[in-house]
Amino acid sequence: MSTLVDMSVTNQPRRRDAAATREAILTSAIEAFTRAGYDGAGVREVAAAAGVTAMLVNRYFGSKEQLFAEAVDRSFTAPTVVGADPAELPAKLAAALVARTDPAAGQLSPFLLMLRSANNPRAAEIMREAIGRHVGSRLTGLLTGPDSGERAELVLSVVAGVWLMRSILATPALTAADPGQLDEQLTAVMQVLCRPNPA
Amino acid sequence: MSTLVDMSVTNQPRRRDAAATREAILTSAIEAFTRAGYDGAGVREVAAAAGVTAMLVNRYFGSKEQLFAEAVDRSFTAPTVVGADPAELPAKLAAALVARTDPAAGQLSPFLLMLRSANNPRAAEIMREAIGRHVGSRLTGLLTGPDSGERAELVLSVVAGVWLMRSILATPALTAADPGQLDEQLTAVMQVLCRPNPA
DNA sequence: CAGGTATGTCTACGACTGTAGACCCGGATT
DNA sequence: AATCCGGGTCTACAGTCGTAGACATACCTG
Repeated sequence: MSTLVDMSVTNQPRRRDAAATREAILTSAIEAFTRAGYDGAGVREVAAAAGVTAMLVNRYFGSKEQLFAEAVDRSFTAPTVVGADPAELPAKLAAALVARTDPAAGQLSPFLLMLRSANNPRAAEIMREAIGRHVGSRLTGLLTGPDSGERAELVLSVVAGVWLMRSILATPALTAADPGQLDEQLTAVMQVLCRPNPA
Repeated sequence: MSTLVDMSVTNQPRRRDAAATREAILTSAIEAFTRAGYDGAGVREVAAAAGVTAMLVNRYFGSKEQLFAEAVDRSFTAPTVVGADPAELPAKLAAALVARTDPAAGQLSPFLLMLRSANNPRAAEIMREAIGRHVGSRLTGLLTGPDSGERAELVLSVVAGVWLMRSILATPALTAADPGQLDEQLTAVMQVLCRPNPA
């Protein structure tokens, strides 16, 4: 392997470009934080994957905490499941959830980032704010009826829980389960949470 | 504060008793791992809270990893919600979940331990085995009909997800939500997952 | 009272962490 | 071609981590 840089296919040390370098660091940070969590990912590790030194990270982002905040914000901005038709929302949510929590799937999701960083109180605070800023409001708008905010966050709870059990813990029954069965169950759950009146 | 020991009301250094000391360490470990997760809790911290030195922890448990394994096992053994009557299971699950995830509640739960340690792959492995050994089989037995294992783990998913969003992230809508409303929604969700046939 | 053993402590090591300050150098401008 | 500044690196520090090995002490047994 190359001794200095290994950020891309070419071993060229990349032309000096502040914006591009910053972007490379941020991308690398999202990957590292998603894989190892806030505490588990080191600044040196993030920097190396971006082809720079650790100090440059702090020069661009101030501190690890601020880097994390930007990484979370970017990760949560990614368009998850925003099906337009409210009637098809439960089915779309369930289908996407089953597909993306497959243990063999490519791992890169704001929910994984959340779950892997939940142990750190400061990281939890940052993520709560990011949820309120992006996902929460967006999902709440798709739900009709009273208590839409509460039900939106319950939907997020179910999504996060399934991601934990199926993708991170890799629990046996959920790992071996038939995707069609899972989809059916989860669609029913989502329908309950998306309907206007609980009665 | 005392400089040497602070494990109890008395400052007496506790009579030498291997079993009692081991128990004190294990109790302290459960508390620390539940509060800070596997990576966040240090061996010295666990030892200090038990009134011993760090090395004694390794002498009794071999390593931090083995200590964690015993702590997880003990925490998951605690009788959670095992209502006898299957018909009342959804309601009891929902009620207990709402009560115990209250942000002001006393924090000590296997689910908190799980969520706060999920970032570490080795810890995840240990917890998966513990789930299969205790909770999984117990809950599966309470469910009737086909795919009871799969549905049992989906119930665990929902519980874990709500615990994350409400207790750890302290999301605004779930924090401010009326407990009665929450109970109603979650009971409906649990009923879906506990019924024999999904259709 | 003497001794031995289980119980607990002390010191230390090597590795890793986030980050502060000094330093270097490529590349467009004048 | 000389200059200058933004983009990057190097060295280092103070701290924490898990744990290995040698050492001290309290308690039960004779």
